[in-house]
Amino acid sequence: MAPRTTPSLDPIACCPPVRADVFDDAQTVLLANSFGALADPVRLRLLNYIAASGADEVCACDLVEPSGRSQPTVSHHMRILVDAGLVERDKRGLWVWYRLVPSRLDALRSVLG
Amino acid sequence: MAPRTTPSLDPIACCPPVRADVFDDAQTVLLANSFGALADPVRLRLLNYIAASGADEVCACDLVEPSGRSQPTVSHHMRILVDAGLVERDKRGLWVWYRLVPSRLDALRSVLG
DNA sequence: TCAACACATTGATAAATGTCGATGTAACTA
DNA sequence: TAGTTACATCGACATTTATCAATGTGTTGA
Repeated sequence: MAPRTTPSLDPIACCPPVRADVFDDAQTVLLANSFGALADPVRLRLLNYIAASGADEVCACDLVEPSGRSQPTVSHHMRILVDAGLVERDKRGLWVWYRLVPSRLDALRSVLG
Repeated sequence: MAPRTTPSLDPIACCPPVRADVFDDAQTVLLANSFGALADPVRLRLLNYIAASGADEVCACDLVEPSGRSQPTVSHHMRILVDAGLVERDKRGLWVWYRLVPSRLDALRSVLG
């Protein structure tokens, strides 16, 4: 016997999380990639460190020590964050400065609500 | 010469994303794990499918075909979503019903803003 | 009691990921 | 021009992950 299958739509249902509309394939892969950028403790700490700095830019040289990882590893993680569009990189002279991209973070947030 | 290091805090700075307060280690690992549950296209589709169904519960038997994956693979992904606390499992008779956990999704959302 | 069904678990495998030491590259400085 | 510095890239390795076929488990109904 078949189960009571997916109940009929409630036309008044309001704003269920993870979006009521259906994602297309490209959108889904892109979103998964963005969340993947957040799916590592080191990267979350890096993002959090930038956000908590109170500044809108943080020098790469200030990220290595608090992350507890080697310089190449931090560079690797920052590249993933930049590629995901969550962070912008700005090289000035010898130093690289990173800043958050609030619009991208907002976009991800809106997917969850 | 040292770079102009992280600028001084702006006391009026309002609501930077990724939380202005600093995460502790356990919190960070937990968050990374939760985002990891969202970091796969198949799982995003599964979540999206439940959300877009308009119902608050969806039968596991209705998830296999639209996911394009085998039954064991869907079971595996749903387990990851349940373990992350994003979805609740309810077995009734032969069938398993899944529903979203909005509070957990809200919690993740709040981390991004 | 037993067959059928829905879902979970296991075992295996290929692919992706995090990590670091070594090295490369570009920019400043003397 | 040569040396130094900041960051990126490479190569290697161990770990994790996604996937499916085969099998296990528990529930229903005859």
